[in-house]
Amino acid sequence: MNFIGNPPFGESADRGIPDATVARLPVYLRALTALRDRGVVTCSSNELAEQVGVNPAKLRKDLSYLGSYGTRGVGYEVDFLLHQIAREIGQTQDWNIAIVGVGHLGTALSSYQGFTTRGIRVAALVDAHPERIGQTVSGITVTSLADLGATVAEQSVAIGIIATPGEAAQEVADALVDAGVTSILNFAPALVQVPDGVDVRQVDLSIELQILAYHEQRKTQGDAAALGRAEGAIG
Amino acid sequence: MNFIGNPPFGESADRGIPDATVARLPVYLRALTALRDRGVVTCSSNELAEQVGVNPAKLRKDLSYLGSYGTRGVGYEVDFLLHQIAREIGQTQDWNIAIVGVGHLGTALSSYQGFTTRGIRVAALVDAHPERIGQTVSGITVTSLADLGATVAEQSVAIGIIATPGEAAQEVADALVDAGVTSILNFAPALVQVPDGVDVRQVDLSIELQILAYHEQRKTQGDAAALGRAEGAIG
DNA sequence: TTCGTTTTGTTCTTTAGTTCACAAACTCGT
DNA sequence: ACGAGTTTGTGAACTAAAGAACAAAACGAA
Repeated sequence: MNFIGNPPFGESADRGIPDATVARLPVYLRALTALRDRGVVTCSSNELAEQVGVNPAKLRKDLSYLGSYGTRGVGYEVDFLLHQIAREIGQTQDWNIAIVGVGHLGTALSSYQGFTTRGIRVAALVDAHPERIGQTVSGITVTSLADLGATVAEQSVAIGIIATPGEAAQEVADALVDAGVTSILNFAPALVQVPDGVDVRQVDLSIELQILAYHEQRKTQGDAAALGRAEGAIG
Repeated sequence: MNFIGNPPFGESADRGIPDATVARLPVYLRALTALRDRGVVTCSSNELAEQVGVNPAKLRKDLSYLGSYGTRGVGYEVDFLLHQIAREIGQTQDWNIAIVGVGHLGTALSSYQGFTTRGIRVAALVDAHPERIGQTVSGITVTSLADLGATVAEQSVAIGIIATPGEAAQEVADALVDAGVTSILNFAPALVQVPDGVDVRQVDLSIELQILAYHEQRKTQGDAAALGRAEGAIG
């Protein structure tokens, strides 16, 4: 996994579901939702695995961590399995999130359709710039970073999103932690330090592109890159 | 790690640098750039590793795939190492990207500062909606999805970004592939099918949040989830 | 030069994750 | 009821990645 700083997740590893599996459960959930919406009642691990592009054995093993929810010779009941996964990843309750940084990205996130259908409610928009505070974006009034503690408490915010420039990321992370938020999704191109017990996931747009660029280069240049590397190692 | 459909990368795995390492190189690059900007000339694997939050041994091993660019007893010359990594991941040339879907997210991406400083140039904005075509966003005139082939050729687009709703993702991916694009970054909440030789990276905002929500749930509920799971397996 | 210190590069060990392969369990037709 | 055909759940083999540990190589001081 693109994955710097994402996988470990200290405490949960020692008794729960493997991190790699947890990362795939939401994908299964999406595929199952699509199947249900098409009226499909039952499906085999082969069908579902092909839908999401994974090995069927891996899918079955992933599901087996949740329990024995399939029927041999038949497959999985779509609606039932859907609820089991939803329960496991906490989608039976709504999660209130606060987006800090109401620039282009923050605005885009605030109106992202994918959230509402997945139990994620944008409960607060927060910014540090006086000219933005008080504005209404996507139907939500932007509040001040200084009031973050109160906002988090009032709105029962469980997850914070950092959508600021890199320079502000650490300051915002500190403010979120102070406010009692223990899960942070960081879109800023900066690594933030947080105390134990706080989970941070890093989504880095330019790094994703750089990874693609690496592979693109290898495709277009053929093995020139490998040759260059070999020479460099010798000289 | 987070990662459905991201790690494999068929062809490049069999002779090149491990995927996990490739995913970290851009992070090292960023840290080295920061060090250089602060005037740091040389640094040890320990210092750099702490900066980016990885194990020093892992960092050294990662760098060793590129060649022997350090000096024992001294460390790495920041500027030199920076150039070696930049060359390896293809940052010595500029990459032209096309963003398809000029909604909130596409607009946010088109003005994302992180791109320009990393050799990524937004060369084209493309949309299917007639009312958006011809508009100027972030200094770029939006062109029609129907003209994608010409746009890609004229602007030498190497990488395509899908920033449309999920429903349009496959259609856009097909159009990009038809236009000759072989690297795609997909922000739409949908899995797209592409022929061999085309790389797709999936960035899924709500899935990242769902993964956080899973861990958040386990923190707040204590071991209630584990108990529930055990009961379910028995009954 | 020679010794002591530092830090890399790399081998070895351990852990995590993936894939295979097959017995167990279910359905359906006869 | 029984056999043929499916499909799950999982032990075992395999692969990739992470981490520990240390020899080799550089530097600086005496």
